[in-house]
Amino acid sequence: MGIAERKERDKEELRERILIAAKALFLEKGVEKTSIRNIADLIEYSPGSIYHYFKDKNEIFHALHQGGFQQLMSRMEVLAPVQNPMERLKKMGAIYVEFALQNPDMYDLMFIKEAPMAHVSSSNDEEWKEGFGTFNFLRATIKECIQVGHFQNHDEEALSFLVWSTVHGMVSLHIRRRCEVVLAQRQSTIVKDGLNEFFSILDRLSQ
Amino acid sequence: MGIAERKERDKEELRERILIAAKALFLEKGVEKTSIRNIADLIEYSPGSIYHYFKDKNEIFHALHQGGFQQLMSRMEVLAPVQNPMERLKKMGAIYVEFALQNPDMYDLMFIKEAPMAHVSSSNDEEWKEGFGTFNFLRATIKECIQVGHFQNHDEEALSFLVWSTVHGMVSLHIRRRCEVVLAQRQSTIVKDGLNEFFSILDRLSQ
DNA sequence: CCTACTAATTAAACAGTGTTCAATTATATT
DNA sequence: AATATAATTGAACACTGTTTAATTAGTAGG
Repeated sequence: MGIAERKERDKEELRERILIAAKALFLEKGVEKTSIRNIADLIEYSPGSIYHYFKDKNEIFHALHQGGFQQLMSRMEVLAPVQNPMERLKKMGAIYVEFALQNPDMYDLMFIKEAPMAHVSSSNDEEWKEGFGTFNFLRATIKECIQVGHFQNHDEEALSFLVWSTVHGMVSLHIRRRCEVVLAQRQSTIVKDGLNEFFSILDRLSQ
Repeated sequence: MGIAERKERDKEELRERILIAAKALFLEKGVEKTSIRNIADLIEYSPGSIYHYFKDKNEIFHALHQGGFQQLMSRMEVLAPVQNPMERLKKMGAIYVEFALQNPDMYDLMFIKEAPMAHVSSSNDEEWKEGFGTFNFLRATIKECIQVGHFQNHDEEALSFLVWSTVHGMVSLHIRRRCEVVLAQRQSTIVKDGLNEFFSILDRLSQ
């Protein structure tokens, strides 16, 4: 009975090879400019065979961005010992921005690009909904902040979304090159500066 | 000498017809799915002739989004009589979000899509830099707020960027369908709710 | 060992894309 | 009317994602 299992492993291995090739190409050229034929060339298979492992191109990149969520989530683990929720909230923001700036293409895929699964019955995409533990983590932290007395009269859900939007807005404007409107001498540091402004606003709100 | 001028007008007119066709198709199908051949079909010219009026596809959509900036800017005109800068700031945010939600495809083109001019010497794109008067308007309003005593110890430039990022973040997460992570029953109103949270934070900061 | 059967792989084709270019048509100037 | 200039075209190029029929490889049963 070991044969079927070995075949299973082989199949899984090739699937992984496709993903690795796709990731390498996408980090180098972006999603749009990475073609099925490019990937096929790299792993020395024919273009058609890729369709035995993935339904279409979207599925490849959807599989890829899952890895991104795990990366981001694992970065958040250092926050576990931080007791003060306000402190934790700020550090979360810093980690989020740092991840985005260090992995702009992956961030782009995860949060900016048109969702690969938009056309599918979006309820199908349970991984995104449930799997996006980072937002749940953010919500839980905000909840704690409220319980401790900060953000009085604020709504947990809406405030969580607002905080997420703030950091997402900064990094996505940066990644998509919309920061040219800020003063030239500030452009290189504007995301960091903006984040610090955000922190000092949080500080002012929490006293 | 009227002939040369008439030809000039004719040329300008066809250029305009291309833009109108492109806009119609793009609002209906999006940029990626609007092809040069589609546009050519609509105006009943050959695909090749379009290249006598625009360098490439990017230039068409770059020309289109200029119109979007004018639209957005003209919406801001109602703010001129608002004396209180804090009041004006909030209304600016509301107008910005409203514009984005009412014209998601145009907003996408203007602020989310990969900048069409990224590869060109970006200094070439003076329209974007100078022409984006909305950010200058925001900066001026923030400056007034600071002068009046709000946002003490804050940096004008960074704070302007932060405020822009906040509204941009909310609408772009919404437009690019990343709001599925928020509670299902809140999804339809989350941008509005987030904006209100933002307003109440501004209120708390300005006293 | 040979035959079946299944699964993996392929080349070729389809319909589309942005873009270029030589040839053609239309227009205006002399 | 002939010439120069500009606009327009169809065809071609090199791509794209995807499908499919045919081929090859690998396994299971007799």
